[in-house]
Amino acid sequence: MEPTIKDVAQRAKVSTATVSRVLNGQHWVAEQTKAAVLQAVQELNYKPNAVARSLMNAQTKTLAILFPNVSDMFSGTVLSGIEDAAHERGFSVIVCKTGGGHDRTLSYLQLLAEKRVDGIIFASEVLREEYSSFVQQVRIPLVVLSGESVQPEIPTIRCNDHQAAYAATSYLIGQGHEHIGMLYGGAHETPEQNGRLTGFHEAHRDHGLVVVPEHVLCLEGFAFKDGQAGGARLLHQAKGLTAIFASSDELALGVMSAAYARGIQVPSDLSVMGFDDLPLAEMSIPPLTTVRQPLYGMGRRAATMLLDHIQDIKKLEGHAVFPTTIIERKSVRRL
Amino acid sequence: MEPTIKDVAQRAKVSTATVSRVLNGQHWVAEQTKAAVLQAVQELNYKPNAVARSLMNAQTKTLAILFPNVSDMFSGTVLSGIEDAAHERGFSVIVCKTGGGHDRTLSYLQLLAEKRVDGIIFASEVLREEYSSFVQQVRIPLVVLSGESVQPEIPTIRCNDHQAAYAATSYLIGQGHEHIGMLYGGAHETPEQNGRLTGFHEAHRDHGLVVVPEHVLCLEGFAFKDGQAGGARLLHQAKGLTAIFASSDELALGVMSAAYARGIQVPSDLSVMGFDDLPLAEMSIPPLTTVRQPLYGMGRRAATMLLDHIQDIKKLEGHAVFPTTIIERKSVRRL
DNA sequence: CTGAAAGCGCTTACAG
DNA sequence: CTGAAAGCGCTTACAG
Repeated sequence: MEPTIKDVAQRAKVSTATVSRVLNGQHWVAEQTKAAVLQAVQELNYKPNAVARSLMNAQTKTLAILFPNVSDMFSGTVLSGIEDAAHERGFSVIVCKTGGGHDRTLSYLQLLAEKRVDGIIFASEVLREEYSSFVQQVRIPLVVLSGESVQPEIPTIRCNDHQAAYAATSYLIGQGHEHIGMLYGGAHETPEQNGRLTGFHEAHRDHGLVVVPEHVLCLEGFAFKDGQAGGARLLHQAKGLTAIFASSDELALGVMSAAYARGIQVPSDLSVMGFDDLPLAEMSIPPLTTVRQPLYGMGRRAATMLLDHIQDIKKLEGHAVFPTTIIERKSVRRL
Repeated sequence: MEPTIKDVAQRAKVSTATVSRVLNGQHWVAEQTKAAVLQAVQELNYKPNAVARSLMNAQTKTLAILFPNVSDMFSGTVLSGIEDAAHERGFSVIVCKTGGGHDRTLSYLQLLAEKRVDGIIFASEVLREEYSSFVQQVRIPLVVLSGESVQPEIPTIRCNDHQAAYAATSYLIGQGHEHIGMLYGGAHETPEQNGRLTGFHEAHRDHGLVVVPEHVLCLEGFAFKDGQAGGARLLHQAKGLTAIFASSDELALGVMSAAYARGIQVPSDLSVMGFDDLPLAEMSIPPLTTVRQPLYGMGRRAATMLLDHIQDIKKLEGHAVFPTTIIERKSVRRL
């Protein structure tokens, strides 16, 4: 069996209370006793049992993150930021893949509640009322990352989608494009809620351009396949397009793939612009011009907000909105 | 405060032992009492405290996975498999990003030991003697995934790299290529240990071809940047190459990017073949011909091996080697 | 500075 | 079928 604090105490000829004190290093302990304890710890190769400790101080030092999917680079980059921030403060992170499924999401929430995680980050799905009330009821701090929270009192980390799409569209228009197609994912929202779509429209309006309804397509998701299918449809039904703005990088790559399949050259025949700036944006040929969301930083921030709250440094509230930048690469041509 | 088992017992007018029994459902409990308990659970909205439970049965129902990096698709796909398998059996998974760093790896191992995780999956790094002896000493079941374990007694999940590279190279040769370059990542191993390299060589030998030393390049890592730099060097120093075999998909995309930058067309001027078959392999232009490793399945298997051991279904031992397949897409041209 | 004791929220023999 | 009691491995007032 693993040695316990009792074994250490015995060997060091002190009480378990003292061992605990030197290990947690708050109270004063005489140098001598301290040394004796440390030596016993060494000799026995004692590792404190964090679960017993958690039971006492009602803190598990673990955060959980819920993703619809975990194998795309979006999740990966966000997770990377979360993980770094958590690790710096001695926390672990549990990742949960909900598949966007209702039941699975709920079953995770139940599990996390039982495991008494100290905080939850809900990423990239709609935070249904049912979820948030569950979490509220078990009193676990919650932050929504880059998804729509229906309730304004729940802290949120995001970019200003509307503004970002406005800037991207204006950029395209500035490059001389007047016939721009749009592909957006988000079957869960109404068009008015979709900032990337409204930004697209407003930019047109402000530049005295009209959006042809057939030029914009609402897709199921944000994945490559969606972009491929959507791109093909758009290329077919909307002749005369000189550019397509896709609301994710994967979608944009899908469009490029669809164009490639029909012998349409990017950017000479068609300009393509993405959204996110995932690592794959610079791997594509031609490298993708896109809107950068600081995903790593957003992940860090989500974790930090939770951690600051847990460690009583700062109240959990407010909405962090991150700035977005246009990354010019090679997929957009100046007309 | 959250209701405890005591509150439930009181309200249902039974002992905590009984509550525990109905919640864990082993012993017989009279239907009546059972109903009363369940109702109390409902009314109080009681959620069992998993940490207290863990303390009793010395099981945390959590697995940990160590990756050097978490934002690439390799990790993402593997993680996806692990997560699914774990979730099906009621386990959670903690992910740790070591950055390949020695100290950070050790600090994670220490943390995981204290948290008493039930199993560890070590992915894609060299399992140093120091790590494995640490883990052995704290008696946490360990599986190495797709990395080199120095010690044969530690269970391992992998593909047969040598055989896969042999097949890939033979495929290229079969397509009429005789001047093939090779890019491999793995500064940590000797060339003889690198199966992908030895397979490349053996295929040449068996086909009566010689490998020109300048045609093969050892890179620091497996990332896009490495491939870009390596590809550029190779294209520069090795004239007359008709194909390049890269030991990862990212590396292959890097090569394609380097080729593109010099106006070399893939596959008409140069064929490129990758390794892994990550999602991005089919997103590239042209879509990448590559060697498929069943990463998702390998992740599942790693978790399942651990879980079977933990739940006493099967002893933890042996090495699972997964089959590899060549996925023909558009980046290789028949000469 | 240090120890005895209670308690965190469960589970599990042991009786009955 | 059910309860009283001990115990899992820690931490933390409370005394001294």
